[in-house]
Formats: sequence, structure tokens, C-alpha cells
Amino acid sequence: MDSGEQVQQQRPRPRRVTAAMVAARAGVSVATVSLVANGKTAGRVAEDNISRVREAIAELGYVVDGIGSSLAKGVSSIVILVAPDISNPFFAKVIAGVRESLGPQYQLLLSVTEAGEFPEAADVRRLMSLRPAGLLVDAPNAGFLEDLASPSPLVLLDAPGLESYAPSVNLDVASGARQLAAHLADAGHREAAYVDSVTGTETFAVRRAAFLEEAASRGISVSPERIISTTIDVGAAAGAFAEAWPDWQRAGVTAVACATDTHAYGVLQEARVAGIRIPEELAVAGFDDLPYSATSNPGLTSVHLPATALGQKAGEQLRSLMEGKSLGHGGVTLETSLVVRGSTSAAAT
Amino acid sequence: MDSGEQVQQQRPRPRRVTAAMVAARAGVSVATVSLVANGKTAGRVAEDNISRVREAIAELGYVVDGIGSSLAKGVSSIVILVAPDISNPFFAKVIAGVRESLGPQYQLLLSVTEAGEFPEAADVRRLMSLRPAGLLVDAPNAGFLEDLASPSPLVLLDAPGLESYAPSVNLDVASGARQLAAHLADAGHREAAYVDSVTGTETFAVRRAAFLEEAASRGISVSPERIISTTIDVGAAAGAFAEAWPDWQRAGVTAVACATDTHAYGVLQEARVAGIRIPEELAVAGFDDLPYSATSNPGLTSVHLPATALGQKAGEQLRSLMEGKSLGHGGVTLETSLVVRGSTSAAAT
DNA sequence: CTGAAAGCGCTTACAG
DNA sequence: CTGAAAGCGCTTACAG
Repeated sequence: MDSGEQVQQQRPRPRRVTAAMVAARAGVSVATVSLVANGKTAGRVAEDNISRVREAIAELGYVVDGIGSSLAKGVSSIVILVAPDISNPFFAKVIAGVRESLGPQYQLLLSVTEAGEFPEAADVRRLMSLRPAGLLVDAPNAGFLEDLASPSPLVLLDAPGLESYAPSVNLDVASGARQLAAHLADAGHREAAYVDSVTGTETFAVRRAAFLEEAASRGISVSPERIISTTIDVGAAAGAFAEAWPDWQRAGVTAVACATDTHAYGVLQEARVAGIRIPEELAVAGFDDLPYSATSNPGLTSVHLPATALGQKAGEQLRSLMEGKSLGHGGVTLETSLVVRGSTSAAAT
Repeated sequence: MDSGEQVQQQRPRPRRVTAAMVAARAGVSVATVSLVANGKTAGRVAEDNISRVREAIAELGYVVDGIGSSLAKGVSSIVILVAPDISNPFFAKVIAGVRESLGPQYQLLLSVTEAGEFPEAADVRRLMSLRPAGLLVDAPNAGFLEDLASPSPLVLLDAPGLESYAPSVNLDVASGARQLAAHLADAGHREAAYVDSVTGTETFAVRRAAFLEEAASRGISVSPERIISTTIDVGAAAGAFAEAWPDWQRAGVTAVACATDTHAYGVLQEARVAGIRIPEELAVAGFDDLPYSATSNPGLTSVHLPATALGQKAGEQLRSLMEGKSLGHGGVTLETSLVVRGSTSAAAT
């Protein structure tokens, strides 16, 4: 603690510096100040006026007022990121990627709602009244997009099957899901279960469908009563698994695939409590490949999803849109891949 | 995937509904519309006009324009949350807590920067030009607060020693740190190391100082060369630990305390690779008590920090401030407590 | 109780 | 190249 007791400074409340003040100081009109402040001087402002204004701006510490500017332009510098599940650590990386590619000109507004929920129509309206420069929607469902009808540039993240609504950046989760099913089949599993996310987003439907299809085609049985759903929460998943396990065990289940690593952690946790040996007695796997999946013991087998790249790509696309460029045709799809660790293979760590 | 191919709707671009349109429809002035829309009718608008306006609002789907309103009022409905490390999952809970207590009237704007960095003066200026209704700053340092000089209501989170700058909600991390040192001393450790965060925020300084002091007083030696720092990242911590371990081992180190669980995961990961037995050969502990700490094997001993409560309390305080109430005297401090698990105690899980 | 009007701070045709 | 002016959508004294 290097700060000790500090007395609250009673600074003279700094008056907001306006374009008019800069104009007066530089001896020009506010129109000219606006042109200079926005870098729109090309062939419209004399060199010496440019420097006079720049000086005045620096001296007064002038910053264009975001609100006034937005009202005049009809659009703000805010980019809204809507996502159903910010509590997933996966998401922090997505945000970081978005931030990086968006640059400092845009401010990122996070729309946070109840875990797994999308904002209500009223919330969306309120958000839109901020006149966002652009919108990013993560893991949406069709219903939400129908309601949205955004007049602002819009890019979807992780929205398989919804590409027709807006430019999308997707993850090839189906491929990862198939790799996982194949891996389990190769290891000799014949009876499996699936822990899904209750979030009604398309990406989870795709993960499950692809896994089930590939599993079936490889002789793994996953009957409907062996598919359960919980929120993306370690405790919730642990509880649901604890409740389901006796039946599953009786049915000879030897492998559980989970919609996210977070769900899988819950299963691992409960398994430890219940003394279920992993992977000998039960193989466990998830999606996300969170940093902790490499750390847990045993390590968690997981479908790696490139979170940062997802955010970056989406930010890039949105930026192009906001700058009025049109996008190269077809959405972007990023690769996923299975990372095998000790939770499904005694040979791995 | 229940959506299949959808054809992009070519909706007639929905014209923005303004107060003037509502006024025309209801047969009143825009002033009256504004009063009704803002619920400031008490003794100023006739009952039948209120209902006429309400009807018109509903029929047209009018929403007060955030930008126009902000400009007129001089302040927006945006609350800015500044934090140096959003990649820490701890943070997602803090955000959720803030969101909950702030209510739907305020929009949460996230200021995201490079991991561990605070926004530059220029970034802050740009943010302030949005005329935020309030500011929340997580784990700040004194320098940043000096620069900030915010005219908006401001509440600090996890800002030990900085209470003089603004109302604060703190975590008693020192107490947790002391409990941890005591726990290690009781377990017989005499030579320890510390993995710190490079983020120059006060909370980490307090954690370290309290740990070192209590350790020293209980006969645990942590010489300066046994204090290393990395970003809050599993891989970075793993690498730094790998490099330091040979020396530490030679010096007889049997315990490592980490500034965050994330750092500790890195140590656990590297320990597994290097075949270091936990906790027999090396005891490991962190701060945060992330959900994964209960799941890892061995479980990670950690100082539990009440993340959601932190966000909630801070949101509450800010809300009071924004509503013009003055705050009860003295900052709030939330308890922390040590959770002992297998990483420091063979007896625990 | 009501509305006309000023004003918030800016941007952008427009006339010169 | 430059500035006066209109306008963005709202809120808030103010006069009635």
C-alpha cells in the first residue's frame, strides 16, 4: 500500500470544454473545429487554421462530446455485445478478441442478463435507443433475431444455421463433436450419456446432434433418458449428474459427453465425491478447452474452440460493415479440434 | 438446427419513432410526452392526457431516445465499469453482481484494455465523453484515480488503501492471506515462495504484504528471490514456475502461495508435468476460490473472495450515489476466508 | 395543467 | 477555404 491517507482534493470542478471554446481560442468557427477534430480537413481547411485549432484543442484538452456528436450524426460510437452467458470464462476471451479488432474508436457495451437468457424486447429497445454503431450477438437463437430487426450493422458469433439473418462467424462444433464421438467409440465405449446446456442456443443443438449422430453410427447408444440439461454452472451440473448417475450406471454407461467444460467440471467434481474412477469407470469430456481443462487431474478431454479468434474475426467483420464496406461472401467458419487428455484416456495425462 | 434456410427479410426500414410523433397522435405537446414517458406527471399532467399519451406510446412503440435524452439532461444512462483484468473468471461474477443491483435503467459499458492494464488518459477521456451516469473501477491503483478526476459518481471495488478517493467496497484479503500463512505454518512449512500478479493494483500488494508478514511472524522464510510475478494466465504462471522451481527446490521450498487461483493452476499444471507430488512435495494455494478450484485434483486450497457480493454491493452504492443519496459513512468491507483442499493438505480432498 | 421555446454539443449541407 | 444556420431528439424552466 503506497498511498496511505490522502485528502480528497477539492479541485475546482473542471468545466466541460466545448467546441465553441476551442473555436473562440483558435479564432475560427465551430464548424472548422468539428472538421479538424474529426480529421475531415482534406481540401476543406487551410493549413494554418488546422494547426491553430490543433493547438487550441491540446491547450484546452478538448474531447469531442460523444453525446452531442452522436445526436448530430445519428449514430454513436458504441458497439453492443449481446451474449447469453458471460459467466462462461470462454466468453472473456471472446470479449478480448472483439476489443482487439474493434480498435479504440468504438466503445464496447455489454448486454448482461440472467445466466442463459437473452434480453427481453424492452431491454433491446432500450439498448437500441443508444443508437449503437454496431451489434454483436453471441450464440443467439432464431427467435431473438426475429425480434431484434436491428437497423445497425450486425454480426453473429457462434450462430450455426442462422447465417441468413446476418454475417456470421461460426465454429465448426459439429466436426469437433464427431471427433469426440469417434474417439469414444475407438476407446470401446458402447453406452454413453450427454449433459446438455439449458440455453436454447443453436450451437448447443448442433453439438448434441452431431455427437449423437456420429455416436449412433459408430455403435454407441445414447438413449433419450440419458440426455440431461443444466445451466452452465459447475454446481448445477454436479447436482444433475449425481441424480442421474445411479440409473446410468445400472444401464452400463461408461462415458459422458458434456456441452461445455464447465458442465464437465461438475461431473468430475461429483465423480470424485462419489468415488467414481475417471477414466476407468467413466470417461468424461466437454467443449471449450478452457485453460483449466489442461490443469485438472485428470486433464479434461475437450473440443477446443478458438475463443479469441472468434471475437477477433467478428470484430473485424463488424468493423468493415460499420465503415460501409460490404463483406466478402459467405460467413467465416473456424476450425475446432479434439484435445484428448486423461479424463477419457488412461494413456494421456 | 431448427431454422434451416431463411430468406433475408426485406422489411421496410422502420422509421424511428419520435416524441413529436407520439405528441401528434395523442394531441398534446412533446413536453407532455416527455413528462409522461419519464413518469414525472405528479401534479403536472391531467389524468386523461396521461392515458392518451400512454396509449400512443404503446401503439407506436415509442422509446425515449437515449442520445437525445442524454444531451438534454447532461448525463446518460450508461455506467462504465473499468477493470484491469476481465479475463479472470472471478470477474464474470462481479459483473453479474453489478448488473443485478444496478437494475435495467442503467446500461453497463465495459472498459476493456490489455490484460492487466488500465485505460490510458485518452481512453478515459473518450469514455467520459459519453457522459456516464456513474463509474465503477475495479482493483485500481492510485495513479489511475489521480488521472481520472471523474465528475460522475464513482465507486471503487477491491481498492484497499484508496478509500479516500471514493466510496469503496473492499475485500478483506489481508485476513485471508494471514489465514493462509497460518495454515501453511501449522502444516510445518518453513521455506515458501510467492507467485504474484504483475498487475500493479493495490489488492495484490495487500495480499502479498499480509502473507509475507504473517509468514515471517510464524517462522516461514520467503526470501525476495522467491517472489516472482506473471500476468494472470495459466501458461505464464506455469512457465515462470518451471523456471524458478530448480532454485526453489534446492533452497528447500515446500509451499507456494499464489496471488490468484489462475496462477496456482499454472503451478499445478507444471508440477504435474514435472512430476512434483502435490501436496507431499509442494503445497500450492491461491486466492479467488474459482469454481474450478473445487474440481481440480487435488482440489486447490484458496482464499475465498465473494465476487458476486462485491459486484452487488458496489452497484448498490453507485445507484444510491446516482440517485443523489449520500452514502452511509465508511466503506464496506466483505469477509474472505480460507478454503483448505487437497493441494495443501493430504487429509482434505 | 399546458405548450412554446430555449438549450444541450455537435455535424453537415449550403451559400459565399 | 469559411462560417452562419439548421437540425439531431429530448428536457426543463417559464409564462400562461
